[in-house]
Amino acid sequence: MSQPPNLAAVLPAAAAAPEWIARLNPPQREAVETTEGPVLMLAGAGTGKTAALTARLAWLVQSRRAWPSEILCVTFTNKAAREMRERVGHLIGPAVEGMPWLGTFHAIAAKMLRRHAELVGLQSNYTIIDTDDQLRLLKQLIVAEGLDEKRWPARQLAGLIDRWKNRGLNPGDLDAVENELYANGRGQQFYRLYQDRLKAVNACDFGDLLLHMLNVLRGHREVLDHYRQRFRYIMVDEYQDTNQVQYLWLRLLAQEHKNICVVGDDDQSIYSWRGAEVANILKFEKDFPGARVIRLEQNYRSTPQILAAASGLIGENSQRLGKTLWTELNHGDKVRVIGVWDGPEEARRIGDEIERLEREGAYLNQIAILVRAQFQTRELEDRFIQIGLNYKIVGGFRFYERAEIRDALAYLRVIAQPSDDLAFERIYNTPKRGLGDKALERLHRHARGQGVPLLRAALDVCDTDDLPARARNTLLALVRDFARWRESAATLAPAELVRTVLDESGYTAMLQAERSAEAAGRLENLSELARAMEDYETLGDFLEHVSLVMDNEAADDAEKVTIMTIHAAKGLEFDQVFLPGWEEGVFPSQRAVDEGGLASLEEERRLAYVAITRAKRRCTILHAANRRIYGQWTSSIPSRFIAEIPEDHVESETTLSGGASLWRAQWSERDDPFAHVARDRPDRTAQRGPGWQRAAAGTFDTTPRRVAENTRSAASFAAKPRLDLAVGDRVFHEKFGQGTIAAQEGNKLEIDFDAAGRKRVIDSFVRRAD
DNA sequence: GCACAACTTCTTTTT
DNA sequence: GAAGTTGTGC
Repeated sequence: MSQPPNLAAVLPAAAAAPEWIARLNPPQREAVETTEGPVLMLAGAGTGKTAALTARLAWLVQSRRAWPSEILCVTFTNKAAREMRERVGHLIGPAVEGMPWLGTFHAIAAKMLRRHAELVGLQSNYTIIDTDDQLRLLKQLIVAEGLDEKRWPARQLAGLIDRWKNRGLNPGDLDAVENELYANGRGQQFYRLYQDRLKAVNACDFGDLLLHMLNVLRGHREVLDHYRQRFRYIMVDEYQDTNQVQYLWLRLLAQEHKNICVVGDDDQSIYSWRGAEVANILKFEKDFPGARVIRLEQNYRSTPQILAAASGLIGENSQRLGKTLWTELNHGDKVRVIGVWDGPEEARRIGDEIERLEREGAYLNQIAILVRAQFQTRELEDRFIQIGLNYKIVGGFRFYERAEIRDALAYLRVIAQPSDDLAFERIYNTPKRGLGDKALERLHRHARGQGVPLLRAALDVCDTDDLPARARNTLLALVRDFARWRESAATLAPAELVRTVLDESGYTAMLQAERSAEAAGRLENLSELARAMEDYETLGDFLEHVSLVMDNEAADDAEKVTIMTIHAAKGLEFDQVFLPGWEEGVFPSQRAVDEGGLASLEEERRLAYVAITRAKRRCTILHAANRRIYGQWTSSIPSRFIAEIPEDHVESETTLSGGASLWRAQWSERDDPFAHVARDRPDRTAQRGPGWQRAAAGTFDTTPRRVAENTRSAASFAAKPRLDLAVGDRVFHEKFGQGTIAAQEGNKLEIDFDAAGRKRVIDSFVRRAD
């Protein structure tokens, strides 16, 4: 809906404060009513900061201090933006529907940059590339410059560039130290190469959205002035998670009216790895002199037990502003800590608990399992499928990150933007058309020589005899296909277009030919994509949406348990929260302990704090003595965070009979296929007790024990044939099942498998069938 | 150019 | 344990 011509006409009289302000507690009300000047809202977990922020936004509009289009309101996630839009709508009706500047930093930056693209050397229809494209591009550059990709991984370079961008640094701004960080002093060179390449294909990455826009604001006074005047009020949610560029942005924009209100909680700063600087919130008062500081400390979410547990834990951190949360809620249950034998038992236990809760009448929607890292979801998922428990995994493999979806999008991107070389490369041989590296190399050479995009180069090369006739024909057909689809795009709805393209390109046929369950799923995803596209008028609209809003939250009202990472859970709440994997090495993560020093350990602790404070009524922490990590059994000790929760608010239990004293591993060689490894190395044997006692005593050795190492070195030994096998013997192979040996040559066997046919296999992968 | 098997490496966390 | 990379044989 477009903005109403006269706001006053559609809003109720603005005289008295509405009842939704009267309902707030005093500090909240103060935050809402202090509309002028800088405001810092320090809001602890569960203190109703979203309610305050929403009310403030609504009040600004309703009291006619500003038009919706004059308020810049930045949230951390798309979800939060959606929610706020909705809630403001509830308060003051549809007048806000036009709020154009409510969104994430990235979404807002992208929108601005469309208008000013030419100022940074882009066209306004630039593409936003994802990490996949980014890595491919960097890899190309690295290889082209003759660097060893193993020694200087693209990932590392991507990480560095990201960090620089988060800090607002352009290639020219790097100092010698930064420059040294990649390929012996070639950091700057590669950063610059990458930026040039992006411009050449009219694209930018996530970091660019903010950095380019910062460059525009810095370098073009008239643009800066325009936005400064426009944004009479600025509001920022999750301020503790803003990074340097975002900070610089805000500082520039807020200078005119100085009506900036930021909300945050230093104890919930968990994104420093993405460049977030807690310092931003700590120095707000310095940046904006005369700022009103308002503390929200009444917690409406959790029981006193949960609150006390979380507060005690976070109290171990040294770097914090400090605050005292309190609540009027009733006592509640202590935080439960459950020790189990291994990962699968942990999953089983959680499943059992949830089933019990369900029988007691709990809503599955009010139960969440929060994990430190994605890989932990797997065991839970396995178990829940087995017992038929409804669950959903939030985050994780996101819809738009699936290969088939990316392929489809790549087709669409080339149609929308023929100079999108990255997209073209992705699909020019998918489905297989017999075009390989050789042909691509030719195209690249021509493209570089002539300064044209690959698609154009393809057309040109087809006029020469640079390529074999076969490749030429396929290539020409592909180029023509794109020309045709491009024409259709003008008339066809996006959803229709994608169906046409998938059919005509042979992509659908490729999947149909595969006839596997997986392929069927992919086809299903592609129709889902087409369905999602029906909401968009133009291809451009859709592509913009996809690159900025990677989540595809299908409206699903079914009762489900939620599984997600703690990061993803920030800002959410649940009656029942399960926190598995509280072991040294998992949580806190090994990386954090090894690399980041105290700062990074404290961030882990804040993460633990966020996790516990998601719980409204009950919080259950679990830790396992043994877990498979990277496919290897590893034994571990309980997380130090468990010991840091004040004893009075915890009740512990272990499922091992005999309690904690029996925690020492009691493997037999039958249970433990790697026992011989330990036996051969006495030093390891000593380490095999997971150290429950050490943990209890508070002395932590934080290195998880590798129970087994070198388990698959067999194949790399000398190629002597195995004497226990001969032609005609029946054998078993993990992947191919039963078979008969047809030939033996050194350590290589040729085997006729009953199900899989004839294969060549290394003998160490095979055992005698009985 | 492609398919297949073996080998290597790896995991935080997200816009 | 999976995904990606390398090496080999058609």
